[in-house]
Amino acid sequence: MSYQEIIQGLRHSGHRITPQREMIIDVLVHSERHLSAEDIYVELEKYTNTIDLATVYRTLDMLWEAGFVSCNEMHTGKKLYATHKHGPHIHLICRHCLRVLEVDPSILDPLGQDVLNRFDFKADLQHVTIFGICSACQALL
Amino acid sequence: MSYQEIIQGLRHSGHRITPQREMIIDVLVHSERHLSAEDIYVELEKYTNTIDLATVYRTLDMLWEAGFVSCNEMHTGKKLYATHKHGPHIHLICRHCLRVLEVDPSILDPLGQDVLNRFDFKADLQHVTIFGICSACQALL
DNA sequence: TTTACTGCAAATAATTTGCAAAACT
DNA sequence: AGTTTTGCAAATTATTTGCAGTAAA
Repeated sequence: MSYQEIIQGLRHSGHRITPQREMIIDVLVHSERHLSAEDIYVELEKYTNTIDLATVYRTLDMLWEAGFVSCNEMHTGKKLYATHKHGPHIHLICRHCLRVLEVDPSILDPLGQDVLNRFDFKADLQHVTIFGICSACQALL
Repeated sequence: MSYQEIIQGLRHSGHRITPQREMIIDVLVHSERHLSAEDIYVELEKYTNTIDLATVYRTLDMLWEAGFVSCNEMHTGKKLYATHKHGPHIHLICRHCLRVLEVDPSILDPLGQDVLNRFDFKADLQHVTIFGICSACQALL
């Protein structure tokens, strides 16, 4: 989903477009990584001082609820957000070393279909998080 | 996984068995629901005053890392823990109304095999969380 | 008897909230 | 004009940590 598509989508769903929201979406769309509210705030501070951390939180929450970004909680106590633009993937997180492996999510397609058929539930399968033990840590244990 | 199996497993992996740990495991094993650290603390307070919230946190973290319980973050800002005893399932969480639907996880079996083959990653598929939009909220939006 | 675990209290870290002012539509 | 959204500051909530004492193995 591109910057323009998100802006259009927000307009369409009756949300207002503010400079703050534009900046936050811009940072998200151009990031290679998943970002926390703090990450985005720090990034924007470099260029402007006209944004507040609370606004970043409120905007991210709104974007997530409206389906424009995904949110992952990686057992670090903070939420990480990303747009869907840089390709969907599964996060495999090792519960021992906490390292994250990113994996192609096509294997989840049947699951998406299944819950749609059975429960009429539209799953976001862009960024799913799954815990487990990685290869290296299995050797240690 | 039963109470006894967890206790044995902990012994086997060199962890000490303390009354506090026994009580926490007992509460987890006998619960129908997923519990937060606070939930467990409150439950134990009814019967004893010899347990500290910090101990509950430390024990849950240890149990999770060692693979005896699963941990889910349901976008509520708190972590919820459960043993595997009352049957594995997928949490489908509606990002609009935040209601949780529990679904049979057998559809994830191929995924577990796949990541094991390709990355030697042992996934915990007992309690996976997936966000999306539920049937009722789709109608509203 | 060694080392892990606990309680206590204080600290931290992430996120939320109330409210008046500002700014979208 | 009317309603959202923002900034600010303070509050809240969940979780973590240091340390000295206690108790498993």
